[in-house]
Amino acid sequence: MTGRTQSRGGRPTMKDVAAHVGTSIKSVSRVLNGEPGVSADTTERILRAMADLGFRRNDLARGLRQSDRTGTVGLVLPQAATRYHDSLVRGLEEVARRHGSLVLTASSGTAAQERETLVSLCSRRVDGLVVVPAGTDHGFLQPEQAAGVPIVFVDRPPHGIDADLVLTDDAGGARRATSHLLEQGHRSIGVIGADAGIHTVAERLRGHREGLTEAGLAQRRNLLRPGCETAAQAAAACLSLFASPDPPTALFTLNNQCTIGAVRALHTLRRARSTALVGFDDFETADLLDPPVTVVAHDVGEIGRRAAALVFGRLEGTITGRSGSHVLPTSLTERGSGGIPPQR
Amino acid sequence: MTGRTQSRGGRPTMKDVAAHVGTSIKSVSRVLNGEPGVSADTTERILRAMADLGFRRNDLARGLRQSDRTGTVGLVLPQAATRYHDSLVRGLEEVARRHGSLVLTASSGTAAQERETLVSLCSRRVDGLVVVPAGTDHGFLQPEQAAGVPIVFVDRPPHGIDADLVLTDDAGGARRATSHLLEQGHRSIGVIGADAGIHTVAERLRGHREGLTEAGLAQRRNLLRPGCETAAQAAAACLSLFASPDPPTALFTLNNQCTIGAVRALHTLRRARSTALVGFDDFETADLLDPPVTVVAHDVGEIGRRAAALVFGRLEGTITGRSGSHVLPTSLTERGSGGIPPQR
DNA sequence: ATGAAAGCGCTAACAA
DNA sequence: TTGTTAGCGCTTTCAT
Repeated sequence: MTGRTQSRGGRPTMKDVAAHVGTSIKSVSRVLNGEPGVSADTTERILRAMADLGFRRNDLARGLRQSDRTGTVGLVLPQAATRYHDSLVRGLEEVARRHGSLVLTASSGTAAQERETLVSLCSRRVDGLVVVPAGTDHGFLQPEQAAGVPIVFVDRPPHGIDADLVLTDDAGGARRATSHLLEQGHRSIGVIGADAGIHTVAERLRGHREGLTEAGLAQRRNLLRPGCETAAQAAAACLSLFASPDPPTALFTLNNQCTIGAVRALHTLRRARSTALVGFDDFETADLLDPPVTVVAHDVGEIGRRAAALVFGRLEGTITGRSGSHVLPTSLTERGSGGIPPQR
Repeated sequence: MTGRTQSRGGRPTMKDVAAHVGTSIKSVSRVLNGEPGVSADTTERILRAMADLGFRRNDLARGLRQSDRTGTVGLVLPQAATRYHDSLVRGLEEVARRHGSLVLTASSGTAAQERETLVSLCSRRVDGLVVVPAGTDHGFLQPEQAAGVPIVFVDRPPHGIDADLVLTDDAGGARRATSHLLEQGHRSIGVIGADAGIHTVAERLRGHREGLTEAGLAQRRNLLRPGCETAAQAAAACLSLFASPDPPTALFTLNNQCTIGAVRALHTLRRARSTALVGFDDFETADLLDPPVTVVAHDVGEIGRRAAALVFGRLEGTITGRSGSHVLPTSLTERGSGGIPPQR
């Protein structure tokens, strides 16, 4: 007689614990949830049995019964952006932890993978969802929203669903970057960025155009290099810009991968010191490059905290009513590369 | 009459779908799981009802019944290391996706948070677990392991439990880095790293000592700067090394945060071009710094794939028997900073 | 202070 | 082809 009642290979259940102690399953439940009505002696023996058996409550079953909360929030990120989202994860976790919730991060990638991931998380009954959209339609999330799962989109607006939104002032930041370059006297600014179909990219391009217009200039198509998804593609785009008969005297790169690619190309061309550069998004070694890179920075951790605040606000009823958008500001961090004057 | 049977605020269940169609819940289940034995007509109507109602199967309940698999693998990372673990996540996900599993990433931080996170994931019945340990004791995971949850530790060995392990050849890489510097004629190598209590750090220090010993040198205490957890601390440590009466002619930094901090300090001291430097861990802009930074690199994606292979191998019974360790190789990526000769 | 019974949403086993 | 019953591990009544 070992006293072990648990089934083969499986894990001990409350029933096993109860049997082990010789009490009812309800007493075990009471101890587990800190409810009153169990004698000190019984409590003690139950706790001991749980430790001996290596009991761990099955939260799936628990959640099944008290069908309100699972204590988890899902975060879905497109693979591409992972690096940049470190701080976002941290910001979100910081708030979630205070609310006793666990953040489960999963990645999307393609639109299909995103949908699969989101549905999986919903099937696992996360209490809330924070999504950096990868796909183009999110209408399939309507049932969850209707069932009371708060969904917050970050970075770009969703389609097919009306939900809370945390954005960055992409256009404003881009306008600022552009003006900065124009102030140094540049009249020919090359732009390197990802696919213009992406909301952030479109907004940054729009801001850039606004900056040009303000100075009485027009956007020139041959200075535009969209569609760069990797640093390598950005580097190639940069080389092609300078291979043209009328190369730019300055560059504006629309995310940090593009910035890094451009710097790499400029080094190859030995033009790093003579070409002005402003990049959108800060990155860790921006101050160590030669010359140090001026960037449009934004507080990604704050985005995470705001998204979390929205999720838990809705969950706890502090926030009610229609969904809204929150736009967070950017700032220009001048480090040198943006201050280089035009050279012929 | 709207035809809606679902309970207030809750989500539609299979029962609701069945009622809506006027069939039994079992037929709904059959359609959902692609089992045969449902007429085309009924199938059609059930599918329509599911779409109309926005039905989503409750995987918690499903998992409760067929208590074998939940289709999820937990990944727990210490916050500090997030950046470096991008590729790890990707490697793991790549394999998991092929096995139809979703990777849920959560972060640890302190030992207490790590335990909480791990227990939470276990309570949610993940099928397997990949852990980059933060705490010092993992004996509390024994019940899960006994219940058949494969657990793989990455980067450093666990204590209090015997589990599969995927490591990097830290000592070998460090020895190689050290030899490289010695070959340039350096006899005084400053070492900047994180807390020596961390396994990887200890191993890298050991490898460094071996390299020195091989050349007939001894480790000098005053050249050692452990305990640097951030780039800023590493920078300060670097400054202190060069403020000593007998400064080193070369540096060996034990992770990329330390490398970045050291480069920053060397720039401040205008010593970047005259001090040899080899860093452990590669990082994105290493080739863009001045001079380009020589590093000990390793394939982090491969670590993720190996860990995943172990988890699914155990899960599917392809791998059986006692747990084992896997040590992955490193390589020296020479970019310039390591080739600088000693200067007086 | 303690327990028995019902039920959460689903699937497995067995009818019909 | 379809439905009925039982039960996964837990919590929630409601007794005792």
